[in-house]
Amino acid sequence: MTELNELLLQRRSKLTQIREKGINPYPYRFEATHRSSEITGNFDTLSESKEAVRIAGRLMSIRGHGKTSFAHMQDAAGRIQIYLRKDTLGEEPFALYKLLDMGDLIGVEGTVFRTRTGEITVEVRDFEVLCKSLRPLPIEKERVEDGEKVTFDEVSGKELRYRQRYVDLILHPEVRRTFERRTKIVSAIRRFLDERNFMEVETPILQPLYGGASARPFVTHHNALDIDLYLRISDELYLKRLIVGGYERVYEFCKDFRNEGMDRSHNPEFTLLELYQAYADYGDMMRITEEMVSIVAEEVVGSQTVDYQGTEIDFTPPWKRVTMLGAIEKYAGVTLEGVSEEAMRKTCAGLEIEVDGTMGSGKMIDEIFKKYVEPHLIQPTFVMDYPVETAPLAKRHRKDSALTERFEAFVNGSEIANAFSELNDPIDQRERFEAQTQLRAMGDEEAQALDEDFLRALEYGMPPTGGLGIGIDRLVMLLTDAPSIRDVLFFPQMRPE
RNA sequence: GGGCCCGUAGCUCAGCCGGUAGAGCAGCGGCCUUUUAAGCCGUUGGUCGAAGGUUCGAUUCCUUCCGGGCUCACCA
Repeated sequence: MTELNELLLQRRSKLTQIREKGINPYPYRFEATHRSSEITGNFDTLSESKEAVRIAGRLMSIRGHGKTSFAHMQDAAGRIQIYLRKDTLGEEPFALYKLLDMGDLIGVEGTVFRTRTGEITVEVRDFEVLCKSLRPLPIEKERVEDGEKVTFDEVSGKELRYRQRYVDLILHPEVRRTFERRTKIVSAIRRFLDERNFMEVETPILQPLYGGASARPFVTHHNALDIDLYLRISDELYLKRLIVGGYERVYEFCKDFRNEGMDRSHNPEFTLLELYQAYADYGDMMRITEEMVSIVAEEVVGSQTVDYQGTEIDFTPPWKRVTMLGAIEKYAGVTLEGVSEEAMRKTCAGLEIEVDGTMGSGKMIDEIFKKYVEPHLIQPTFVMDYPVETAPLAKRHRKDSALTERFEAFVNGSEIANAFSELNDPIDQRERFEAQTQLRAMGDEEAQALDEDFLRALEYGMPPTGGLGIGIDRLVMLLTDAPSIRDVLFFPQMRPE
């Protein structure tokens, strides 16, 4: 497996030859004067002044012509062609150049000109090896046909692209742009919240109890304390403790870990933005959600309307608001308000939804919703007022105590946000936890654990609070037109090779 | 976990109804001082994902396993 094939041996042999010339193939630094885009952008001045430019980058193509050669270098800003001549370079440097391969990192110095075919090019008068590459880069070629860029032999295998993201990034500028956009989205959100006096905080990733969501956790062990700890599935209970402590607006970009299946929209570790605002309710959270997402889209994409996999999605506020039961009535054609659990079982049977004995009415409503409503929620939609048993941390609805003031925002049939008027009645909270404990005793591994310290905090008094979670990965998918969560994570989880 | 599809050279792929493998690019050698999928001539390179089975003979057929993709289920 570690045996070197011919190509790797050839590169190592070239490495030796470079060393034999007394040249260090892994030197320490290089001072560039320009990035590739700055050369193409300032062509007129640079070509007139004949001023020397220095650029560093990776060799991405080489076309030798005997005593001359053309090549392309790639840096973070783009690509630029370089031109080398034996007569201007000299015998020895030209011989060194012959030992270079695609993928090598070099630094060049030269002057800027335009070739016969019109391409802006650096005529190299001196160059240095900055790093010899010992592994052949997959070769992709492209040509412009009728103004369209046609790529040949494109590395299309997802596996190589996910496992060796570095290769994917070297080869595909559009992949680099996706991740640059991800960073811009996060920055824009941070700016949005900071401007509104939210404070960014950090809370524990290793938690003695996992809470704030319904999911199975990853378990780890702390040796010194000799206790099991959980990688957080949410930071909700910690951020609320901070609200109790007197901070009125906090947020965290929270890396969460859930020990569940993986698919196009699920990775075991993912990023959730959670924010909490004192003296606010879920209505305020709806407004902040639609405002934030539309502003971010405008800043990052340049429009509040984006194309996602062929579907036009319009984030312009206000978003549609429907109640959960209202949406079910509309799309499933059944009325569930005030319906007994028994009657609901019959309804489910009629709707071809499998029901087992452990499912309460909340769970059944959820199932009907998933099957009949979610697929219709393409344009941004707030679904409000979930049954109390599905939201143990949300405050009861001010008009109907069987419901909670909870909403989820759906876009393109998938959830991107979840928010409540937070439950701050410590007695009700304890009862809800106890109901969860019963579910757990019945075998529901995802039921939430009773957190005494959190209850203690609530007993000191938490102001009325609105809380919001936004799935950052899914938002990035929407704003980068990415079909899979793996396309917006640098290093998605894979089975070990 | 179920279904469908895929795994052949560094990369992209071909290989029919079984007879132990081909192309382009890359590499290597040669020619070439404005090319751009550079070109021309020559050439190296493969445990055909792994293990079993059927067969005189398996890249090809069958089984299992490994890895991947899509999809359904599960899952906030």
